[in-house]
Amino acid sequence: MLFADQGFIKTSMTEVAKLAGIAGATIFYHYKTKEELFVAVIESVKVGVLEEYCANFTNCSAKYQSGLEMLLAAVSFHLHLADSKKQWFLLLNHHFTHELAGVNPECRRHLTDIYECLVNIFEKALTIGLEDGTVRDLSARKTALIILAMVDGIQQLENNRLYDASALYGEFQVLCRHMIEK
Amino acid sequence: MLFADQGFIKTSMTEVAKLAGIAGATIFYHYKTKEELFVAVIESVKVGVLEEYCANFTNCSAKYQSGLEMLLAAVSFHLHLADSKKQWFLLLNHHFTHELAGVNPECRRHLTDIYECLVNIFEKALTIGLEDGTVRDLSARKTALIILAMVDGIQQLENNRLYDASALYGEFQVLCRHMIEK
DNA sequence: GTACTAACTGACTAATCAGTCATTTTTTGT
DNA sequence: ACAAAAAATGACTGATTAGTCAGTTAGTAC
Repeated sequence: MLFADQGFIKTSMTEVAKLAGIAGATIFYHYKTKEELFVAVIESVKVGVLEEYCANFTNCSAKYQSGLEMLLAAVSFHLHLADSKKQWFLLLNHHFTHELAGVNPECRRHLTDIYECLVNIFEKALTIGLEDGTVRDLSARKTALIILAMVDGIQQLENNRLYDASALYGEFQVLCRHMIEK
Repeated sequence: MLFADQGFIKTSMTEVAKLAGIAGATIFYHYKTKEELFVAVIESVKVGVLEEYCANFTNCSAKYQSGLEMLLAAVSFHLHLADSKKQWFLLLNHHFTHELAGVNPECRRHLTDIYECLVNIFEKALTIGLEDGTVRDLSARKTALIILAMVDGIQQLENNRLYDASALYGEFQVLCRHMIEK
């Protein structure tokens, strides 16, 4: 999506329309304002992310040997998804997206839905790990948030193109393991 | 700075001029283009960041009991600085900044200077830690990059205003310690 | 075929903004 | 005091863009 590559402001509605193969004015028939279009795009990202995660992490406790392994799998999955769906996460990380979320409740809801989905998976894995004894004593919720932030950070580093973040995935997994393993 | 709060595109030169107490056209006497002004702002951030870090982390190996403690202090310092100089890091994390760095060598140099400064401090602390045996066996460079990305991630989480990241600082320190401690 | 609706469009408006320029004000050196 | 240089400015231009609107086309039901 253009919004992801160029940002909201730089992307003109005419440009979006052209890409969709319709006239510039037509887009305003489907979406009253530019902001409404943007929120719709965010919603589609939400649907995409939630689908991906639900498909891979619902009732899946059985799939993993331990909470620890489940957490590491979730981290790895997130990194992988962020690679294959760069645009989704580029869009989510744009400053504008969070700025809009501050004033547009619908946008804010989509964002929290996405983040909650991710945090909950990490948290669940940690909780399981606490029970099965593979994870050291820690606050599952807080640690889940920190891990989310960390993974986002790695992802950002990749987007910034100053360093080759994908070369760090392996080390990152190891560090994550040490971080939470009992 | 307005660029940090509103982003590059949303900020009009007239607006910047007004804030500086001068007429709209005057700014073009000092900076030929908007981009040139932006790069100058980035440079001032670089100077600020480098000053802060040099003041606190040059020839300081003696100050810390171990490489591990030095690394944790550096992490803590970065989080603290990102709090007190929010605008600097907001600006650095804007998508536009990195986009520009892709085509503007001067901008790119400022960014790499900043990142190298941070990575080098983490790397040095880790190297010391490897020598004094407080840090587990790992690649100092790669781990330094990962830690930088992690700290940036925490900072982003704070900027996003969905969660209270400052409540996580304590846990984060503990997790960092476990991550690298021997 | 006809009536009705939904989708679409080109031409337009009003506003914004980066950058120019001729001119004026301020500063500086002597 | 005065000339030259530096700094500042208001008025302007040309380009872009979100959003409007009156009218056209395409689809559907009967």
